[in-house]
Amino acid sequence: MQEQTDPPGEPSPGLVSTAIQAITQHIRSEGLAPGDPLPSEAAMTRQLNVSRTVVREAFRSLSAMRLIDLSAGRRATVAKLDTGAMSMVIEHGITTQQISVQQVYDVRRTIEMRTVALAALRRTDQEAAAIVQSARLMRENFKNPETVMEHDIAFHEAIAAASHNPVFSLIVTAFSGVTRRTWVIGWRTRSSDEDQLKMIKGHEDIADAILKGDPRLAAEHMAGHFDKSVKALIDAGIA
Amino acid sequence: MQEQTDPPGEPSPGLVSTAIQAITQHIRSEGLAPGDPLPSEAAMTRQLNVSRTVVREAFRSLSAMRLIDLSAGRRATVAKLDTGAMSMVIEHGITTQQISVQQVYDVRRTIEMRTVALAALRRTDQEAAAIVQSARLMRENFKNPETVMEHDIAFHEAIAAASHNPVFSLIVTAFSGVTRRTWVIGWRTRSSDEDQLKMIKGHEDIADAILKGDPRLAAEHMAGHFDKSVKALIDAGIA
DNA sequence: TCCTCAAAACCTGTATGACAGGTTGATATT
DNA sequence: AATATCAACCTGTCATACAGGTTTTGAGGA
Repeated sequence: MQEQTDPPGEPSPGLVSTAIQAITQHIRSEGLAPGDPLPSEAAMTRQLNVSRTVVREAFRSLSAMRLIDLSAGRRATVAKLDTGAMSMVIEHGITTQQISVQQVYDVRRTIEMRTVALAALRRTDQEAAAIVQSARLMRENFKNPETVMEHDIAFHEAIAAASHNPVFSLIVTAFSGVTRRTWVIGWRTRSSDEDQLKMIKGHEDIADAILKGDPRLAAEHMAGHFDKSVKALIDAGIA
Repeated sequence: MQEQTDPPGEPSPGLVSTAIQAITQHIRSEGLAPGDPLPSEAAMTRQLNVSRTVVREAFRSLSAMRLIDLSAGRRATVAKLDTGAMSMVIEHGITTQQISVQQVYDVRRTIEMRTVALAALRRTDQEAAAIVQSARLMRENFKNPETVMEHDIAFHEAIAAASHNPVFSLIVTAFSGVTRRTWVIGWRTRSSDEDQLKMIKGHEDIADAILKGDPRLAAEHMAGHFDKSVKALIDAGIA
């Protein structure tokens, strides 16, 4: 096969990259929305005049970035916005020591000062309830660090969701993986029950401010929360 | 082959995902740094007891996210932090209308208010020079929109770099693709030379503040810059 | 006519083998 | 000892095969 339809223009960055571009281009030009089906591998194979191997690797790559969803027997579909790829990139940066946990926290602080303010202004009653609920569950389970952590993460993600800007949600959620790996360290530096409950109180203050719709107060509490968290990490020797 | 070494624990999310995890796990457990080589496909094939097909698709996926670098004949290597995957995610969100340009600008504003302040505090002389240089090139080429845009983008990326937090750089750079697609729209709403030069002046003000090491002033100018940019986009009907 | 259900057609997941061409290191020649 | 050449290894791509899923279709029965 290979009847070379390629115009001898580019220095060919590999057939797979070309296929990836062709697929994303297809999504764009057809104006596909999440859930819409893509051409089958066989169709792509014919259209691009390459082997199924190449097309498959392209589909698989897009699936790894969560731009499309694959499932056996079914055609690939356009995916909803997902944080998968971003999380991987951040985690990669951390494990290869190209970025530090503290740097991530600085970015989180910057972003969440904003999400919390937006949440105070834009939250629906349901979103406010979810945020308050997460804070309450932190207190109720405060003897079980694992559970507290999960509600802590859910708390921050709920605030991001209430900002009504999915890009914020995307970024905040991408950082959750890092949080899962470092959270317990910060928790341990709060050795007494009193310290731990104080930290939970911080979350409740944030939730209250959002409930009251006071963006300035919410941002203030959030800043305090991050300052204490970062201090805890530094005390624990996380640079 | 397939001597099923798999313990019947998980519901098997597919061999490729497993392979991807094995590779990232390898990077983590071996403490690999950017540039370090990974096992060959053949080695991975033996270790995981799967076909080369599966291993290849895993490598290819990681390469698509720019976590590893592939090149013919050579073994795969751990990649430096790269914005490739994030850009793809953002672009996907835009083209599938899951996020709006304005939402991206709101995030950019939030982040760049911080990067510009950090840049004012932390920039090296060389970094300051690069920032000033970009602003100057905007003015010198102001008759050529394409060129102005590229220097504009370089300007913001240089500021992010001067923040000395690679996570900020990552995010700002990921947004550059969106900027490339919308920049000219904002430019056109500034119909007169005077308006266009005023916008360039805004960049010079930011550069000056960074040069002077005044974070508050720098942030103020950055806020003004974004407010005008967003207004221009809204005037042009970009919701 | 309409419903049910089973077979056919289509699709993806994985395995295998083959070969071209790039890269690297060892060997042999000078 | 420097260099040239070749062998071994590696990735890129292709072709084929088959095992399961999924959707479509159409035949037969209500």
